[in-house]
Amino acid sequence: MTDEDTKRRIYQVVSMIPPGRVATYGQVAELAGLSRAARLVGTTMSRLPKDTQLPWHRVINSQGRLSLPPDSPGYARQKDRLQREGVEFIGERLSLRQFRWQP
DNA sequence: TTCGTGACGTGCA
DNA sequence: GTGCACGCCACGA
Repeated sequence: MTDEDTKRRIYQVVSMIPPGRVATYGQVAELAGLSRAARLVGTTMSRLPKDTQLPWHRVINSQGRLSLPPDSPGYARQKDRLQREGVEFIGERLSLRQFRWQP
């Protein structure tokens, strides 16, 4: 597969995550057929165009935390969007057991 | 072409 | 809970 296909697969998986649910980078990687390339998913998210319609905010790390610098504008945006969808934060964390997307 | 750099994950101290 | 080493993979210098 080409790199472009890889990106498209990642986009497609992310677009399937329903509102109020979250998926981990590793989970997205696995569903996209890149089981051990969680890092690649993160890198791809960081390169998304600012006007993308992808629900990138529903992708977090395996510890139930956001993987952006806590003082960055993106961090606040992601947390706010998730809370508006009903995701409950406990401090800077959320319960993966409760909100993790299970296809 | 090789090397360093990440929105990561897992295992272990 | 925290930190570290490795493994993964695309990308730019």
